[in-house]
Amino acid sequence: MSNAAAESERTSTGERDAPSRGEAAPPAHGATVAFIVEQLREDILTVRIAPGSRLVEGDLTARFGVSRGPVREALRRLAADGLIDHRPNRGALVRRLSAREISEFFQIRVEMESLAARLAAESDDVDARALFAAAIRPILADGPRRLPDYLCENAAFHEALMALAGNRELRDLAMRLHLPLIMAQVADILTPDVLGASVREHRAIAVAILKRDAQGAASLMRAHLERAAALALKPRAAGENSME
Amino acid sequence: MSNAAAESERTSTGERDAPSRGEAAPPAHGATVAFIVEQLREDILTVRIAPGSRLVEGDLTARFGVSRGPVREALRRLAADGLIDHRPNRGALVRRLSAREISEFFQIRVEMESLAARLAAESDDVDARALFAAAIRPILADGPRRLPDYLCENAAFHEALMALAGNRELRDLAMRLHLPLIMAQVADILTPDVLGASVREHRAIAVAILKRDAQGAASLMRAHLERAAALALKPRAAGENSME
DNA sequence: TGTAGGACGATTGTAGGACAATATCAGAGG
DNA sequence: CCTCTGATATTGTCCTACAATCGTCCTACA
Repeated sequence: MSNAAAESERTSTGERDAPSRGEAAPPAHGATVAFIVEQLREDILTVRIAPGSRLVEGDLTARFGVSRGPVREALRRLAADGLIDHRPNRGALVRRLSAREISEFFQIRVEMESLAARLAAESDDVDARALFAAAIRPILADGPRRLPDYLCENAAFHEALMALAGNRELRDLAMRLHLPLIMAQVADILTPDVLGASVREHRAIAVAILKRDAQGAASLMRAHLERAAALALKPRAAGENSME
Repeated sequence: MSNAAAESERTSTGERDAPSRGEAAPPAHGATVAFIVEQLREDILTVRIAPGSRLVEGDLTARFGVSRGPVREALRRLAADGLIDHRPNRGALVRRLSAREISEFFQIRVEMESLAARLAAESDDVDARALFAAAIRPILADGPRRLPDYLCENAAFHEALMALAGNRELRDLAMRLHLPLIMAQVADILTPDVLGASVREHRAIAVAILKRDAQGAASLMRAHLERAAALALKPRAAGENSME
């Protein structure tokens, strides 16, 4: 903590942002909460803030130079998204997913994503199909990936898939399945060959979708995620941070 | 959670306006927000507050006799649950589900609930099975239902199902699918025969689960929800409050 | 008369300080 | 060594004030 400072003054009518460092000052009126949420989300998903850490309101007000109101609202929002745990009178902790939770999320995700794959394959929206094709172009490229590239591609793939599927609520709900969080917490198992295999599976799914093979797309997706689940759970089962 | 009463006055510095009517005073410290959320949720789900109504912070502070802080937090929470729409600088509206949204929710729900049915049927947890059997007993009874009874039974059925399925995250996620909200907004189509059919379907699903027939339970559930979706969407498509 | 622009009111967004309630932790006492 | 009690840290809530924004209405001008 203690990196406060950042904001010596931002008051009244004067300009309120001296982006100085670390944290750019929150943008104009009405976006403060969103800004804080975004910053914290970043920090959590990149594990800049470790799972299990406490998020103390006082520290955050100092860090962002805002009052407790927006901070509290931001925390509620993160809690609603499932990124933090909020215990009454005890504050917020960065969520740490147990093996059980990861397993449950994958179980759900299998269904949601294979539904999305089916819907995407069945879509008749030519524009959306074109966008999808464009969005997955990077995935079709061969060659090895670095981890950040892969994470980015992966997110883009799922995003494009959801867009083509055309079910907005499904997209929103899928966000709550914490794929990025899981990724961050099991990043250690993402070895180059695992990445390669995953990319190839994505490619196969994409092809099936473009061929309008709903059945194939759905089952490829199912297989893909079941494999991913097995991977994500294997090392944890053999004893690291699955205590509690 | 002892309810209400308990607190006629709680400030040492002086009584705070004694709202005393309509709403019982919020319970002890730390539960104010939860109390407000619960009240409003009730009001929304029973359509005491019509979909599309504005929820003005000032009105709510007056109604509940609390300050804007808890009210705002309660609104955020309802927004996170999807019960209200929150537009920046413009306040909150009670959410009105469009036909499209209802359709999308059902599409998702089909997958989630049939997954749950499958998991429930496959469960080996004897205690949980016993609890399930007990919970669905009312559903096995014959005879016609009144609407409120049905709604209650229905909620209990889905709850018991989720409990037996044993995937907590699935349970949480299913809550976000707004079944009660949908029910409330299409209550007009729940005629006695529709209710009867629905109860019979529930019964069939329950039997399949108790017989450990995963395949059957899942497909019965799928059929059940697809039928429900068709029903929920039929009258709206033909023009009532689907405008805007 | 019709429209553009500005004044005004209503409401939300945020600040900041105050206090009560609760959890946590450490030290005193058995 | 264990238990109880106090100090401390943190959250939950209230309050007041003000800035920013949205909507509306009203007026001025073409």
